[in-house]
Amino acid sequence: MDKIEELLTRGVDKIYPSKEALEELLRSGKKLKLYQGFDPTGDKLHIGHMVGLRKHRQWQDLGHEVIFLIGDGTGEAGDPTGKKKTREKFFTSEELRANAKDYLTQASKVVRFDGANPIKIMYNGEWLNKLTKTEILNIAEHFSVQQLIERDMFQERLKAGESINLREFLYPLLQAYDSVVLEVDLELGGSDQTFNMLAGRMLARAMKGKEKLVMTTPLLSDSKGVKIGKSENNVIGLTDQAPDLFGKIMSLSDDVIIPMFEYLTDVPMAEVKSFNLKKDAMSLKKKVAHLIVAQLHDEKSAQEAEDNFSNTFQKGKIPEVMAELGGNSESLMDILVKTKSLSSKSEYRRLVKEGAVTDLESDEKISDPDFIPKEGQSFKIGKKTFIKII
RNA sequence: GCGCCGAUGGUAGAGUGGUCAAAUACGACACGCUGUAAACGUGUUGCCUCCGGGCUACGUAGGUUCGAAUCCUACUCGGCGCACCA
Repeated sequence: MDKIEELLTRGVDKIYPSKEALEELLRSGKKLKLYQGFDPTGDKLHIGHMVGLRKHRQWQDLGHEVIFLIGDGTGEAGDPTGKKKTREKFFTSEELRANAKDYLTQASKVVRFDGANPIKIMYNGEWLNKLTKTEILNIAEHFSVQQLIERDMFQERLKAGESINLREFLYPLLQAYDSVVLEVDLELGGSDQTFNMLAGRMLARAMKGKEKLVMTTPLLSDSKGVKIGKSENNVIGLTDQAPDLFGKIMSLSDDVIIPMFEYLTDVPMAEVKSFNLKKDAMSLKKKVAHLIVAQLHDEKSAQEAEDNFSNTFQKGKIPEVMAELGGNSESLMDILVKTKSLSSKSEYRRLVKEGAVTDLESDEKISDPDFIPKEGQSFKIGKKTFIKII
């Protein structure tokens, strides 16, 4: 499989209008200009974003002109994609700008903003915030209500009597206009963005006579269709600490092991196909976790994280590194609540009652809620949290 | 503008004067079994507690009542319908 074939197939969901069309373009040696937009709505970039960012990186490494577009303009409109209800909170341009900075730091774990052929950073607020009434109307002219309302999500809302706010309804127009301004040859995005991206394809042709292709990347989700990496309490952030990252990946469903190999590592596809998931699920998952951590940190951290994982969770040893909390002969309950390790005393009482708090030295469960720990003692709370009193 | 309807815990969604910190489901957490997977079982899931109980919560502000998530008034937000086409 050569680089172009890999670019076109690995970690790719669909290509519009067709894979062949794009392949022909690439084989001709033409350097393309492409972009992917990210609305900085505050959520951290997570492992799901990594699929697209890696694709970004591939394009970059092949010498194409790649733009990382910060959607501070589109973000204000509020992307309705995947939303069952009208968004209640819309972001202000100030909030969006502030979030954008974090995005770049996080994205830089995967893509290069410096060196040879660096990725360009642009902000669509630059042009979207300056649109005049006439320009907006000229854009709107190219869309019909029927086209926009056709989307499943809107149909569902209509059926359910949920509102469709005009503000979010217009979102695709703004995103589409990015393609017009940037005059890109291709847009890259998650498969959930297909509609918005195709709106851009249509608009670029209508307003500029430009043929913009679209490449979508698959969403990382398990067999139940639950998206991986951003469930509320367990966001797998790109900037998470190595041991944490490793652990979170290990707790993912087996269903995503193979997809992770395909989308998030460079292990040759032939090898990925030879994996026996049933037999080696555990070791494969460790391997993929290791490879991902190594990308986001480095090989050494990945090895340490893996060792730490094996020792702690497989051999039952006490982990070498754990959160250190200061206590001045206060009760364990007070220390944990004070340091925000737990959200309330009630929660701690519950955990004690459930036998979830263990003294690591004696390996005995704490049963007295008012227990006062000594300096140097360490404890396990629940399955995953380890703390040491200093 | 007029009319009708709605607003409940992380989510969905019951509850229409006391037995309501609020059914149920999902989610989350813990324990057990395990591979920090899945499936399954059990329990927990507002805050504080001297474990007796106390406090705060059902859009916001008032009111009625011994007692309100439940009734009344005003307000805010939202949905639907009518008004145009006739």
